[in-house]
Amino acid sequence: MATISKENYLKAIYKLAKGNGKVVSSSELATELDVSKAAISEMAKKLALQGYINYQRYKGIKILSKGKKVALDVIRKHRLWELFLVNTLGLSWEEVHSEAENLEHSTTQFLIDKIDEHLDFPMFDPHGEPIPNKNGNYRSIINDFAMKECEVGKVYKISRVNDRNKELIKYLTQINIKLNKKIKIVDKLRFDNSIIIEVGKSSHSLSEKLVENIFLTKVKGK
Amino acid sequence: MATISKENYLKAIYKLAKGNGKVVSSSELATELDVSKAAISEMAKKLALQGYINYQRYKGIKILSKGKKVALDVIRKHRLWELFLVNTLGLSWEEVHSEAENLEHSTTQFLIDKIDEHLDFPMFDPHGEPIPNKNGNYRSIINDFAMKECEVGKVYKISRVNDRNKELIKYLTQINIKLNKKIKIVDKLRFDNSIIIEVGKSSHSLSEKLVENIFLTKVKGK
DNA sequence: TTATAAAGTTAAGTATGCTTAACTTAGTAA
DNA sequence: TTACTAAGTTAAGCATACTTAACTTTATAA
Repeated sequence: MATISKENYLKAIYKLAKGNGKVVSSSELATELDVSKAAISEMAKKLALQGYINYQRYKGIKILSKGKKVALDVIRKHRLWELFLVNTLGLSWEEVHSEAENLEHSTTQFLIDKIDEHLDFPMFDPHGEPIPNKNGNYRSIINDFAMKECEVGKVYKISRVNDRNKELIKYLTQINIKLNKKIKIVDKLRFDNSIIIEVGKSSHSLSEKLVENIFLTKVKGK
Repeated sequence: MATISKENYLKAIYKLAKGNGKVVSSSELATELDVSKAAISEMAKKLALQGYINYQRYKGIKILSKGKKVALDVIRKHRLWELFLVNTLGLSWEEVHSEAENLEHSTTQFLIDKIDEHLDFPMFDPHGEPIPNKNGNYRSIINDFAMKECEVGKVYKISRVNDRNKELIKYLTQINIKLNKKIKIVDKLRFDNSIIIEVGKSSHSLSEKLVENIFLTKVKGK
């Protein structure tokens, strides 16, 4: 079995490869995991030896099906825990990421399947991320795009939010933005890449950093 | 913060000392944790250095208040998880020990307090073990005794069962024994230390090994 | 009192997973 | 084509937590 560290490496590699077979560099992985590049080289050798990834010195990392399986398993656990903590224990959506980050490595297949069943096999976690099923297949196709691609004057739905930034999510809650909430794009400012939106009757300016963490879907006929 | 390993050492020391200041030997601790005696000597030095225990070479281990605090915290997490898994997810009482054994080390103070609240501050876990509160105080006095102390002809209530033996608990369920169930002692056999009991209309023979894992309370007027 | 067995410790070695420092390779700008 | 910089690797070292083997201490029975 993969250790906690290996699970985190594979999760990060999978994330950086964006689900497809993209090659991941040592540098970006080091940044993602907040470890030295030396640690990456070392771990890459081990993961390759154990058949989780393809790795050639100076050529980057490609995840293999064995590694993908582990990554999706951990992602599944993470997202089911997040939803469970929100739905069953009433935690708020900004509180659950860090808790799930711990629990995902301490949960058996048996237990996570029980949680999945308890939640009635949900499709999305509290931040709009799709939840893989038992076999590592996503239960839905995400058809959203980065907020910076939006057009002024149009109305969109918030489909997904990056769960890693607690402060960001807290702020969104404060200005009354939830998942699936409709927002209108009032303006896009070129000089700082901020976006002015309208939510209900109030308008807000979202900084570039904020915008980078938000994803939208189109609303029919708008 | 204490590592997972240290948490397990302190939990085991606390358990073997039976909650009081009893000195724990390296051998019994090694047996309990299933590691070599050498590992105990090494770890004892570190735990002593960090103020969790009192340790003098060849003289055994005494837990200190700092260590007791960690032990009770882990025990609290373990027992609350057990009850939560039974009550909320519907796992059976023999399934929860091993799950809780993992989760207890991956749970923040914040989360366990939420679980405690969700369960309405319970007094006992599914095996009859008392649950420490936030401050490490037990919420009830356990007034039970080992089953081998029982008297023939009397009626008792099952108050507590060792959660570590899955097979044992499964068997008890099979013969319709639950927590708080009344049983009558029919006979105690000297040659193998087994005990014959009556549950409802059927009678069963419990082996010595089984008996060692069961605790009873007196039933008024019987 | 002493021999001896049981209990406990130390030392050396292993595996994991990290660090910094020194070095190598790859890619790019002049 | 070279010189330089960024990216990546290796080597040495550290902390944790374990092992086995050799040794020491303690307790006890003759």
